[in-house]
Amino acid sequence: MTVKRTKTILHMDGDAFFVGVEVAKNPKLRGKSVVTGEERGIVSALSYEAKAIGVVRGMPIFKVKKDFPNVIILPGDYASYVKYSGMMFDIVRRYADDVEEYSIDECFADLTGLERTLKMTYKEIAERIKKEINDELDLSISIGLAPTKVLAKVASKYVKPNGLTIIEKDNTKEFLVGTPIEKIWGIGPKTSESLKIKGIKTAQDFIDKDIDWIKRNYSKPIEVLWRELRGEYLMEIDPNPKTEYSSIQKTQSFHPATNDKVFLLSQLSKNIEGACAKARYYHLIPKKVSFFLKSQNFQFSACSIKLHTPSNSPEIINSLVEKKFTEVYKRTILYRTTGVTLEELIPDSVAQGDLFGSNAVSDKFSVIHKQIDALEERFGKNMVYLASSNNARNNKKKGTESDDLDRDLLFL
DNA sequence: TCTGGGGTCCTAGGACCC
DNA sequence: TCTGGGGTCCTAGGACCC
Repeated sequence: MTVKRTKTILHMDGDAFFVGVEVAKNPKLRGKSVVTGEERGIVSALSYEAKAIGVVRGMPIFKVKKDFPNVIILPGDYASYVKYSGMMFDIVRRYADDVEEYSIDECFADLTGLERTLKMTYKEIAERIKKEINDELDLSISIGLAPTKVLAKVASKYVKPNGLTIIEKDNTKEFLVGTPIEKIWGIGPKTSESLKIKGIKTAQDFIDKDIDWIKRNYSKPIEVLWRELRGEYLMEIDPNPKTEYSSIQKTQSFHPATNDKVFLLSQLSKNIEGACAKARYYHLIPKKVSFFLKSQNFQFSACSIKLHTPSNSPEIINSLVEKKFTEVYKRTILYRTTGVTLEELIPDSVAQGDLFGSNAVSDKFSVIHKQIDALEERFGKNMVYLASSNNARNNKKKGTESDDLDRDLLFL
């Protein structure tokens, strides 16, 4: 049995990242109550000043305007966020080789051993990273150092904003007694409810249970969390950048909820168009498609379809979805959201390869879409769309639609 | 928080095989 | 013949994340 040396894992987390970038772009905003998300109609990110006066994530923009007239409301600028994100991670890479970009404003890095090669303590390395991001990018971040990823996440959240927290193997208790179990990365609402019923309220309560009890009551991922919280390094840093999607999804909610079949189908059609456009942009073709309806009460009903011949033409997918629609639709239910997911994506070069084996993979539509995509590249998006989506497009609220590919915004 | 959009991963259970 | 044990593969759906 090999004894693994204790690791030092860094977790870096942007402070109110989207707003932070807006302030970096325009320093006049510093110290003010600022939110982003105007284009979406709900607050995506908010400055600490906005938070202090009572604005919360997800709050409708109209409510912000009404109740907090002094708050500055900005549309999201995803391109800038991506740019700053990359520059932030590059600064971390000045010190660490193994950096995992976990999300737009978060990364993990393995600092193990750098103490010696850089002749600095781990704390000094973290301080340097913080200072350089501060000085060069005008951004504030929080850092956690710990022997595992899960503990590093606890640490980076422990002091925020602009925090630096170090958790060591023998002082975890200090940090875990005060951490509610639902705050642990990987423990969601379902698991935390189940744990609470069993009397477990804090992360410390959780790791005080013995392993057999955990195994008896929970699944593998929960066991991994238990071990990581006890300082056992299991979740590895994965420095490989995500190259490809394994699924592409488009969903859209609407108000009021409805059981109008034609409307729902047109919503689906619009989502299919969007998802297919994204797939074509990344040269991917799905072998499977699933779609769902979400009811007013947030009940899902879904259906998935295996594509005999993979295709990213919306016409093809549309007609398949239409055929299956009645399997998920009930006249008596009012729906609030429709969505479609393209799954089992393969590069279109591979799909083209299949062409020679069996019957035609590329349908007559794929040629047309190539040309439309090229046109839209020159003259702008949403120039051309399917008649079947028309209903959905005319019904959309004015001016809410922005660049499709740039709209994968998160809450931060 | 009467709740937005886009992802990933795991698991239970059925189908099928020997 | 009336029934054992074990394996793989696939799928739907749950749970979680930012």
